[in-house]
Amino acid sequence: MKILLVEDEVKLSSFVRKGLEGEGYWIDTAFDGQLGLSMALHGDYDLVILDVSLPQLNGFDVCRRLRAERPQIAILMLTALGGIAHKTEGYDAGADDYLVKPFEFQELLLRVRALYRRYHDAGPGRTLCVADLTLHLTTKRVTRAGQPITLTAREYALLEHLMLNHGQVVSRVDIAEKVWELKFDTNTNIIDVYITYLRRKIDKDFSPKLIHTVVGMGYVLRE
Amino acid sequence: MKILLVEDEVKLSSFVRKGLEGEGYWIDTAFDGQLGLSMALHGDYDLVILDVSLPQLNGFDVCRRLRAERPQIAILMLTALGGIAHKTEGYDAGADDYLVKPFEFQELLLRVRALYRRYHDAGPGRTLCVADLTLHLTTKRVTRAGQPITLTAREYALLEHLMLNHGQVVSRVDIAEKVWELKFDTNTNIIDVYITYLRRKIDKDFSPKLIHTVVGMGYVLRE
DNA sequence: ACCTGACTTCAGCAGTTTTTCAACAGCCAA
DNA sequence: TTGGCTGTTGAAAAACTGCTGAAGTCAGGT
Repeated sequence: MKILLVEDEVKLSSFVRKGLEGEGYWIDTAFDGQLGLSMALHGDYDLVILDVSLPQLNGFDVCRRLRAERPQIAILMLTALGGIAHKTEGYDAGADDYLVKPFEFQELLLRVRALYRRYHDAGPGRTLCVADLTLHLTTKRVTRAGQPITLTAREYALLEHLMLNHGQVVSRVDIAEKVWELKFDTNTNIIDVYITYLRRKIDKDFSPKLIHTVVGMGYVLRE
Repeated sequence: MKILLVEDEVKLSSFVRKGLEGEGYWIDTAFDGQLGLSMALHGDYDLVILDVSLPQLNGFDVCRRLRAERPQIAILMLTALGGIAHKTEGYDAGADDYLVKPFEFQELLLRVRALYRRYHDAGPGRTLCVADLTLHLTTKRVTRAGQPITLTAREYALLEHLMLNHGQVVSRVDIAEKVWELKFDTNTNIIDVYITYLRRKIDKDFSPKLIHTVVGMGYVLRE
């Protein structure tokens, strides 16, 4: 799990960094909001720990902009301000959790683990559901209407990506990047082919159909 | 959103119930762990708010068993025990969030909303509205008077641009640049054609008309 | 090392939808 | 009436998508 820590207090930053590294997490740090946002957008982080009061760009603004562009990154806000009003602003900006300074390191660790679990899963097993289609992130098992469905690695990766963004139109470029790690256009129709495969396994014998084409835009998974 | 509240203190239970009902949530209540678990397994709940100390079966056990059988239900634990050790047990049992008593109602509401968001929509979908016309930026869904409207990619791009500037006159040159990425005049009437298409889908069967021509200047979207 | 079967990728065609063009009709003001 | 602007329409062109068969790749078993 890759974590980005955006915190301008050097002492606290290094304390948190050491603690989390000791737990086996991979940490990068930024000391102002501008840099933090830019790193968060370009690096491939699972979690961003974000102080509210930052130079350049405050934590709420970073959070909002980050959330708008990277809905999948978990965001944990840190603040000295413990009032409900501030927490509300934090959650409204799209934070997933909120920790008031000063905090015990164990408390932070707890929340980091909980967020990790919520997003990636470990422990009890997070399941994504769309209609009667379910996908277990840990066991990588997929069922439709209770019947198990076997998918190949690519098929699974594609379906997982669609389910993580269910309801939203996912563009081919996005799929190419996230599922195939293609960074430029290779003039391939591999995505169409895999959509065909998924449809054959997931939609063919069931109803309603869940994979929809949005011509000129991409695909959506929804009822 | 359907919520199950499992709490044996009648006063607290009724306080939470009233508060959440006032916010538009649908609430059922149970007063012991056994009943709570059974209701959670058989009812179709999105969220279970679970006190830790319960008669019959304690909250941690309910949580573990519920998590094992209904991985997709969000679980929020309530407890009087604020220590780290207890929180850890809660999270390890599979809770998604943990709230220590006594708490302010606003705080609870905040967490309920955050959990709802986490489970139901990936990311904060911004919605643009003009009169009874709505456009969801993330899902790219458009409705007029509640009826879904299907648009092609170009039609959508044009409407999005108009809605982002609703109330303002948008010139053809501007549309050509932003929607078609034409940087010079190509002597085409493509914009007029697409305005016709949009009118056919958005204004034809509805009233009031929303797309207006401003002769010599461009188009406006407004009531 | 070789074989085998499963998975992945490529290339091309057919069918459909979208986009564009161009001609014409309508409106209004000079 | 004329000229400038806009609205509408049908048809052609272009783009997009679905699907298939074949080729390429890889890992595991023999």
